[in-house]
Amino acid sequence: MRKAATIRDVAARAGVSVSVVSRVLNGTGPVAPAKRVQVLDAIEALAFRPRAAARQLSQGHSDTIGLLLADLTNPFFARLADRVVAEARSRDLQILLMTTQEDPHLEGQALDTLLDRSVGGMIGTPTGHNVERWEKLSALDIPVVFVDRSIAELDQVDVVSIENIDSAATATRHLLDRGHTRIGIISGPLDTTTGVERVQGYEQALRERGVARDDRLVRPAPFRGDHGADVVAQMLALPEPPTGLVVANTAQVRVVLRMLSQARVEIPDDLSVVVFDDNPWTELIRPPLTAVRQPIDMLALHSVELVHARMRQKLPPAPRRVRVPAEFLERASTARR
Amino acid sequence: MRKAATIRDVAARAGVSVSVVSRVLNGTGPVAPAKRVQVLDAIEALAFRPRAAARQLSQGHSDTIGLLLADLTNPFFARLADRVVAEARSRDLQILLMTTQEDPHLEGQALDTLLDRSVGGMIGTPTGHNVERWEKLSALDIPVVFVDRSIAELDQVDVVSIENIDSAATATRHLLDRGHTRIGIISGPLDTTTGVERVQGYEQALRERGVARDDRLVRPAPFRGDHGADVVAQMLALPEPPTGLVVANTAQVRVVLRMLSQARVEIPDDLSVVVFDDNPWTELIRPPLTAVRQPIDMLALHSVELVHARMRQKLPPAPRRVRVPAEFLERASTARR
DNA sequence: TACAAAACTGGAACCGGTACCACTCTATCA
DNA sequence: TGATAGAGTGGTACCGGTTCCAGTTTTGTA
Repeated sequence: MRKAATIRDVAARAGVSVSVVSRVLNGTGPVAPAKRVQVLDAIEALAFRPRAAARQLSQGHSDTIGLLLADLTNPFFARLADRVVAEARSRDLQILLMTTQEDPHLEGQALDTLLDRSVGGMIGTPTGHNVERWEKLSALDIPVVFVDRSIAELDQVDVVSIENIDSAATATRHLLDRGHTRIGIISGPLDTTTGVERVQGYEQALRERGVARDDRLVRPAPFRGDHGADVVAQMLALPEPPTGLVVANTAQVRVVLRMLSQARVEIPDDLSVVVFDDNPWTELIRPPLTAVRQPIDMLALHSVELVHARMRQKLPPAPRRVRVPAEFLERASTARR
Repeated sequence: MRKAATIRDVAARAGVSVSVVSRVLNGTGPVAPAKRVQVLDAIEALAFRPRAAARQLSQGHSDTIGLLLADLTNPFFARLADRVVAEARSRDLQILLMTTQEDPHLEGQALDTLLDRSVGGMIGTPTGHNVERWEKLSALDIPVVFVDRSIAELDQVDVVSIENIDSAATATRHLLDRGHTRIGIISGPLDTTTGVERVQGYEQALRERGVARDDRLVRPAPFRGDHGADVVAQMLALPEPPTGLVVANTAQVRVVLRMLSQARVEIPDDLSVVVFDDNPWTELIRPPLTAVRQPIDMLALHSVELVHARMRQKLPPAPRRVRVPAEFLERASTARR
């Protein structure tokens, strides 16, 4: 097996210097039309492909984006990854994939690795910890975009997410409109922005209608594990159990539904349920679920677009906060009380 | 912002040569204990992290594995990606993610890119095309492992998959045992190994029981699109429609179920259904689905282990074919005829 | 026709590691 | 006591691109 051709082989074959070949490759300087053709022919003939590592070494940065997601087992993140990969390809960017499994320690390791690779940019769903390391990435001029969630302390970082407050308020109003006043909400952890904001939206809707907030009906659950199921069970065991439920923690939707099914809680007769995130399986569940659909393709599009623009320094330094509206889908899991 | 430290900075600070630092870093040669400590201290003090690109350039290969999956929207591949990422991390390998969307053209582009990046290895679910490019990777001594599916012509490539024939035979026998003789099967395209093998298993089970094969009940469907639904509809419109159905095409399970639900076909009363691949949502569907569960963690483990071993040239050249057994889960979607 | 500006070209340093090789210094053994 | 193996060390070429800069040619304009 012959060794792969290098830029010097191409230069020799085309009868020009490596500088010219490089300029043809990148369009970074003038090249006479005739020589350009010779170079292109030589590239073709030798099947030359520039080594990414060499370019990266001399330029100091790469066209690879680190994608740090919580958990690919969650269909929301899986579909997000799918779209991000597609958007990246259309911009000739590569995706280095890592997962945190919602574990700050793993997240820390992943961030270190990403630094070594001198990725050109980062898209991530932060666990909420490792603030110093995220800061360090930014300090090294590596563009970072948070998607879905963010970290409040890091207000210099770009964020792309859905309108969490509005969406939660809409979901809650939907239940209020149907006569429910005892409405439970399972949110993400309150040290994540999605957790906090969705609870805010919920509270806002209650306030609008003059319904008092009951602490026992507002419960966060971690993203990992089955804790959400326990929390719902506790709510249902209250003297005055809720008749409506908002599951605002995407990762807990499945376990909550499983628990309700096992406990023979009839939806929507015993309990009206709205879930966050609509995935292709929700419509196969009986009854089909009323859901807040997150526009995943928009989240992916904006995230990639944003890192890409920052990588090319096409954007003023001020941090961007992109908020895309989510769609509310009424199906059969919610009913008049 | 100060520039990041290089190996020469470390050498200077520790009062040694770069060779010594490199040896400390990689354990590639002897270093006096005292100097080792000095070097380690300097690394610590300067927060030095070796640049991956530089190492890759001089070594000619990288510790990055290209992961080329069909489609992250399919929970099977998403969970596979999740496990592959985890296995890779525990071996200090990185994952460069790409998707083919089942499109040979996109797959071709992705393979080209992977070549440029001089990835150290590849794990992929081939579309069945681009044979020359896969061969080229192998010819360049880049270890390739096919997972889930493979390409028959490329018999020199390692493969990790489930026991497709057995699994399909088991699923079919399960229906035969319950008195079904008109059994339909929706397989993957017949130019994929999973498609062919699962049909073989189906036929084998029929033969064992002396049931004649009816061509109209053996239908492949592409992985993309909703074609599987049409095919099932056609089967059900036959003069003698099937009473049992094996959906052996993971990607079509969802659309088939949706169609059955819309057509008000009662499962299992009108039709007993066995599906390939069990994902966390299948048990939430009414009725819970009888399924062939693919041991995704094993598929991931073996794939990564295999590329890793090949990357370190720890394996004899003969191609490995790892076949892991799949589990059969009886639930409520199949019943006696 | 003369001369400045623009287009074009190639040499070579550089990015940050790895690894080969030559050399020094001990320790061991006959 | 001298030969010798082997640990320990540093110098430096090399990997394959990019880019700066100085030098040459072409073009445009007065």
